[in-house]
Amino acid sequence: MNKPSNLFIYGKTGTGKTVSVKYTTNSLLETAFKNKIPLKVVYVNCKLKKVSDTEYRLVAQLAKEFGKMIPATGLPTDEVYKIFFKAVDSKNQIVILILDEIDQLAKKAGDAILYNLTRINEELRKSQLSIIGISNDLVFVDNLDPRVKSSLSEEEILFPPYNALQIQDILRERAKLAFKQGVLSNGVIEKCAAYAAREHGDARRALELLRVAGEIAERSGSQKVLLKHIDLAENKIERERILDAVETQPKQFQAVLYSLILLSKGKNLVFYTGDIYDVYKDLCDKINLRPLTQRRVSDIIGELDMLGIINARIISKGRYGRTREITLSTSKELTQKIEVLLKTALDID
DNA sequence: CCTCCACAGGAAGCGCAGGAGT
DNA sequence: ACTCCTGCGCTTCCTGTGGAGG
Repeated sequence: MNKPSNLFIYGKTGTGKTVSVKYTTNSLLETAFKNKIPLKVVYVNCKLKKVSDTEYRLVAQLAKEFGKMIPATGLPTDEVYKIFFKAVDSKNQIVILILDEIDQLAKKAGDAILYNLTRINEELRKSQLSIIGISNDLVFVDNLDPRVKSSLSEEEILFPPYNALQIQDILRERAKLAFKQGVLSNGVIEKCAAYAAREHGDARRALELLRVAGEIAERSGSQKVLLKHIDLAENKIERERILDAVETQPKQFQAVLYSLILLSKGKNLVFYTGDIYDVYKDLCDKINLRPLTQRRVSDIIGELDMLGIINARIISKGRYGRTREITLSTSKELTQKIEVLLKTALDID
């Protein structure tokens, strides 16, 4: 029983990394089962908030996969490590640990975790542990602690992004199963692929786009999926993403966003952090919300920017200081919908 | 060339929630 | 009941800075 190498996989989103790994490990599990080799595969997505985006939660999640329940908080971290370690080493087995979106984890919680994990392997007596790291960030591995780097990337695989032609192939495969022949009008596949290729070759996006376009065509009573349905689909996907994001934000985030919407009713379209903060403070007064400091609001603006709800970029107004230049990134209709949504959420009027 | 604005954004740390052990 | 641990949102205090106006 040779110790399997650690493996590092990187490539942009939607290039099939996760699917490939899952497929491979599944067939590995089958072979192992046939030959009575004790193999366990654990898959963890490090990006999922509230599950495993900190050291404690990751290890707790891992332990959970081995049937050990760990509370969300309360234990010292090294205690959790011990529980996990014991669970792995409790019997003869090979364990494959898949850490998806590992770059997110290291960015948020530091690479000490990865070092600890790779070291566990050396201390295991009975079992063997092999780590598969999946990263969307291509340069991520270069910024790692050299010790982690050498042990984690014993083997490396790069998934290049799909180009438009490859996405077309994928879409055609899927279209055969999902659509009756001739339903897709000319150029629909090509257009979907082109959209997705522009988004760094994300095949998942392309498939979703095609699916939603199909739904829209069906609902509008069209016999065929037309090019315009793709535009509508892209619009719809984006709109729903934003509305969903807005609705699930905490109250303070919603208040900051609402302040920006209030400002945008004037004739200006571009605002600065200070403008928003002033309006925000007034708003807090009105709706009985404890105002946060400008420092915090500044972070919130940054996070709203990350969500794509607003655009914020740092500019310098020379003598008049350095600040963020902020605009709404949504269309008029969408902004109105958001406004209505926020009014209910914040209990205004 | 220097100054100085209006913030950006890093660092430390606080208070709370929630859980374990004793 | 009490101590010890963690995560999380937040405050406080701080240093850094691009470029218009002097």
